[in-house]
Amino acid sequence: MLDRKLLRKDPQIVAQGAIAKNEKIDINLWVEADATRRELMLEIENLRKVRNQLSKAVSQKKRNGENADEEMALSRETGAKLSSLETQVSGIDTSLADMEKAFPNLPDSDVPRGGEENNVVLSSWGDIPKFDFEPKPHWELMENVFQPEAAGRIAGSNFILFRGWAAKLQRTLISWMLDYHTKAGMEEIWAPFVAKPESMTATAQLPKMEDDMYKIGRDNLFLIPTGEVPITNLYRDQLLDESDLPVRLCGYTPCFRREAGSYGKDNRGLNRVHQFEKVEMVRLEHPDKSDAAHEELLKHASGMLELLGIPYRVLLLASGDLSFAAAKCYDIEIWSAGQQKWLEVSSISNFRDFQARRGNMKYRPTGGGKTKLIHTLNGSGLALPRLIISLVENGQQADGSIKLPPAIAKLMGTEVIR
RNA sequence: GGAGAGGUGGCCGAGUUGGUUUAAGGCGUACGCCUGCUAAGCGUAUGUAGGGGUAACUCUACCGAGGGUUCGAAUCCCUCCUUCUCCGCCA
Repeated sequence: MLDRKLLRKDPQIVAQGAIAKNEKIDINLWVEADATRRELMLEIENLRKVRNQLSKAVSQKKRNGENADEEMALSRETGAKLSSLETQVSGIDTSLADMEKAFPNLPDSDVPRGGEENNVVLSSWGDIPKFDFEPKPHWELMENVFQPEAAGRIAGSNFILFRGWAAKLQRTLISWMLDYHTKAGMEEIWAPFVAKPESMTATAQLPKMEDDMYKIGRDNLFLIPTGEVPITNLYRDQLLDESDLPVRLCGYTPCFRREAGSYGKDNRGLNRVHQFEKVEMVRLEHPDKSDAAHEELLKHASGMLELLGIPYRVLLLASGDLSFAAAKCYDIEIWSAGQQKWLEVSSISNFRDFQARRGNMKYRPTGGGKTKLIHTLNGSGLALPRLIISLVENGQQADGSIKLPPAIAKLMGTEVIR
């Protein structure tokens, strides 16, 4: 959520930010409701004051054995007026809260405006591999170990079933990536793969993304669409000391996405599926240091690709391509030799205090003083299916075998998969 | 799933025959004092959010969440969430 003070002071900035993100909001509705609410609250607080005084008087008279009927009658009258006003206010409160939850975070000023076409390629690394034969897509190279028909029989279309070396490769990569993060000082987290609505609201998957998530209605739970949800919510409603910052976490989770309406668009093979595995990095940071942390996460994530020898490029997303909660986001894309295109394998975002305000995540400054909202950031490190696509397609050889990068070959026990 | 016991300010913890507790006390923290060394002691301050005032200040709400009873609710009633103990079931 955004700061109410900002909404009152500069509603137009909020409205422009929403437009830049292609979100439709009616800021004027909010401004009016907020003004009405404050008027009513003034009245309510005065009435409460009167009632408090009357109650005190009743209390004293009764203790002295005096009659307090008059005060009690007055208080009853005050209470009646109060309850009608309070009903009005609680209605306004609900609609204010609903509106605020639907206001997107504002893009940073250095984020290019416009849609996807205005994303900026900031850098790239590695050489795009060349072949003296026609490179195949992964679904051909993995015919025996990636079986979508089997997954379809079990769970429906667009799920993954790996067997043999593909299953092992995925497990190995998860473990290798987690080790890479923990060696850099992150704490590994194993968290629930379901979350309740409050958690989904804190990280801002709700209300906007509800239709894209799997819901377990009977228990009022959602399957997590990303590890960001449980790992960030580890600190929901928590007060940290300034000296606890930064908090650096990582963890493996599956990610469940309904991908409603996305059929037919780049979804062949492993490109887009309903359940994929991901290692996620989460960071809670001091507000003054979140920009530096954002750069650091980007460098850290792309470092993995350099160890694996996978060519990648870094995009700075334009405002219209930013997620609801992000203020700024870098995407890392890796090269898919079999499909001759870039695949998004990591999204690294700074949410500033947007999630912290929703989830009540604060710190107490060293030396005392008012508690302040922390900044949250996260980034994939990395998403498995597309990483596997790239390893397999970029490492393919003329005979259909796949050469593994040394770091992974050691763990897999072979340099070449045949 | 069944039975029982809890959920109070950063932490611990009083307060349940409803009314000077509109939250005692302790710890922690901050500042100061004292003391010949980062020990002990003393003093003062210290929850969150919102409103009003130039300001000293003041008002209101919040005792897991939401409803209810009442002139008045941390305290009584209901629903839900959550933690613990025992039983049942189960990998």
